[in-house]
Amino acid sequence: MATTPTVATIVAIFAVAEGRLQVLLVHRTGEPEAGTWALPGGLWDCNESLNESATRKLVQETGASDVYLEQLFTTSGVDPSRAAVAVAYFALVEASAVRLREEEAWRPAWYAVDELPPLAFDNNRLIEQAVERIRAKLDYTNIAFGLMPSEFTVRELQNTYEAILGEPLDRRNFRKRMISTGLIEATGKVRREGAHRPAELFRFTSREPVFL
Amino acid sequence: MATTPTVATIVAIFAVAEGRLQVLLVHRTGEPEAGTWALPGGLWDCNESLNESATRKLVQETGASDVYLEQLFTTSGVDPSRAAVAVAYFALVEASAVRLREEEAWRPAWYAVDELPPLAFDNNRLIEQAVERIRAKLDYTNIAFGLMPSEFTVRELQNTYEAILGEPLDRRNFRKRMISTGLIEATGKVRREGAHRPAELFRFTSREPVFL
DNA sequence: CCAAAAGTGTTAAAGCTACACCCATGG
DNA sequence: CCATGGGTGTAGCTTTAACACTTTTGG
Repeated sequence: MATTPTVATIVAIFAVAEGRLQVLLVHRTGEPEAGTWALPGGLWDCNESLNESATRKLVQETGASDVYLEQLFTTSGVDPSRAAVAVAYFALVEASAVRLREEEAWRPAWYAVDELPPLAFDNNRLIEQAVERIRAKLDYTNIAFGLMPSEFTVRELQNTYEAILGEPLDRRNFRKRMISTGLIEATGKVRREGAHRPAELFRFTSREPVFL
Repeated sequence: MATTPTVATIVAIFAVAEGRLQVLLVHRTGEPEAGTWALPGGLWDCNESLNESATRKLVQETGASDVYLEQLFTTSGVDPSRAAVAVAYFALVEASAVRLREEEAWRPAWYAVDELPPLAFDNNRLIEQAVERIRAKLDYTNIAFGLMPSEFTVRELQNTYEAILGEPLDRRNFRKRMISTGLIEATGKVRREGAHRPAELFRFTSREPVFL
């Protein structure tokens, strides 16, 4: 092995669309593992912090801002031909605010996390661990704010939770908990749509990470 | 900055002694920050995985085996003179099984986590975050097995918990929870000491990490 | 007036907290 | 027999889970 290691950042970018939790994949053009799907990432250029590097990757791919970004873990030896360290992150973005790059040769695309193709390196395992962490944190943090627009109905928020957890929740208990924890608050506005009672609009009381 | 980054591993090694949670510090002899206290660590030599590197550091300092070791996070730019990445770990060891290196110039020593001197780099913050994580995980994992001998009384285990949490716990509720979660089980043996009823000895049902 | 989604309260079960007395031993 | 720490059960409270009807609107 070389004695000058390379450092890369990898970002697993998640969004909820079509009622399912999806992750952004790109088609690798360079070696190694050219031709397979993988998580977006690249070499750290040493002129920015690791967090900045991950944020930059995220913005490049999605154009998203006001996003939840968290470090997952760091692995070594992903690439057997040289000494390498990969710092993995995950991010939660609002699907409707994303504009994928279309001009790129590596065609970014969303994949539902429960129907992934075999990915480069250990990216499948990485995504599994990220999903596990997101599910756990849904319970006791406001992590979901990254996935939602600034105003939303309780039903829309519940749909997001159900997509991530993969199981239905009770509407009454869900509303009660969300409001009583203080994570969300009513805006006073309503949204009329369709032939039924209008829904109240809510917002997160904080768009900074909060723990309960 | 240089374009060939260095990668270091840092290990915060914890033990409970004298009823308090302690962390192992070494006295830095080299630049930068020579003369200050810091967490043990060193450059990654690219011929082992990061986990192996951290484990090796741990064994060098303590001689401990059968230890709980977990990655905390990775930071960049700890050392302003060159591009650097530091991968931080924490470990929980049994105080009585540790033999500190005495011949070394940098004199390793235990410090109670609530009475730390100012440390090199951002080591104070790192330790704070490690302690936070350990406290949280005490509740829903068997993480404490790393701190205990293979057999112990319920009271000894409770003393360890109280040292980490920094608050007293109810004896009856503690015993009930520990046994009912299945994390510990009676060995059938007792320990006689002093003029009172002998204490039953317990062991962890698993010495691999378990989540509840 | 009908269909469709929004909004709301109560009850039972489980889990957690607080608390006081008897037990086994060594001296 | 006495001092010391070890071991045990219960009652109140809080939290969670399950569940059905009324409201508001558009067509």
